[in-house]
Amino acid sequence: MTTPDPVAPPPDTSHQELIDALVQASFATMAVLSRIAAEHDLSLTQLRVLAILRDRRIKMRDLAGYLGLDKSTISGLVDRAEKRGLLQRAPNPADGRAVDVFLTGAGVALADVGADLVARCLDPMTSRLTMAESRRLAALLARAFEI
Amino acid sequence: MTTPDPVAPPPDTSHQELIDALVQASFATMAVLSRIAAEHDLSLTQLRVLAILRDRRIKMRDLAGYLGLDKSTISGLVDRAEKRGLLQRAPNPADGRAVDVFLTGAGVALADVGADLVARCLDPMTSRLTMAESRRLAALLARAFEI
DNA sequence: TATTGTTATACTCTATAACTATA
DNA sequence: TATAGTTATAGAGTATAACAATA
Repeated sequence: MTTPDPVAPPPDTSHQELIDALVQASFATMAVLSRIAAEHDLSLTQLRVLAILRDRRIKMRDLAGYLGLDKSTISGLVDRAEKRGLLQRAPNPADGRAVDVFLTGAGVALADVGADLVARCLDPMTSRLTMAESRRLAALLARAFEI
Repeated sequence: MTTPDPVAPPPDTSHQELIDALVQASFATMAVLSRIAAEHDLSLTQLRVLAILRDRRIKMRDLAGYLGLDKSTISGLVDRAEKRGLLQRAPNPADGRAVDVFLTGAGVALADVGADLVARCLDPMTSRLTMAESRRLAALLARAFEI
């Protein structure tokens, strides 16, 4: 098998060190977020919903877009969160087919607690860096991920 | 409400920019990994199992430890992967209670494909950086997360 | 016709509790 | 007694397909 692969070239392995670090750091970050969510009887997805709706009123369809999930999944997520009193549905005034979702007071309060906890629980990681390093890391991540 | 909170001090907000970047980059990375897994009819957890077992034969209990999941969850995960022919169980020679798990040939092959795909699919992010920046980002992540 | 959302269905993921077998 | 693993159970997350209402 000395002929080159005609379909796809071999992957560039020069960034392998970064890829491993990104994957490991991401899993560690997700573990922190999942633990915070679980401590408040939320799934990671529900915590994301709170974060997304924290300062927005959006359509179900757009919530599905932000989360990258099917609309039927959103119906279930919103059902459960609504039953818990964290958010509400309301008809979209401009489109008779669409349904808006937005946080209740309790939802906003929980979203605030969550954001605060995320900052606290990631502090062991962030505080290992100087402020200059912290800014540099944030800038590199922003450039790599175009955020 | 001018009295300070007696329970916990307010979180240090100086690293907020980094926290936001970390969370967003982590979700983006997880989305890539989830898509790769889904394209091969794997869950993200199953893809992690393949990566963990790629060069190891370990006990069920240790697999639970790596994944941070309950042992009963591992039983189900291993059941399904075993049924698909990706891994095997075998008695642990040193402990009559323990069960080892290890990849089959098909499991190793799929783990290799997965690792290759992860590198390819994160290439849009990594290739936005110079090699010097890539090394610097990897080093900063490694230091923050102690990996 | 296309889009938005819901519902029914099926499967996976996950934890808790109860159990067996071994240390 | 403590540990390793399985099973039963229950609930959440997820997608697909079929459907109703609106654009």
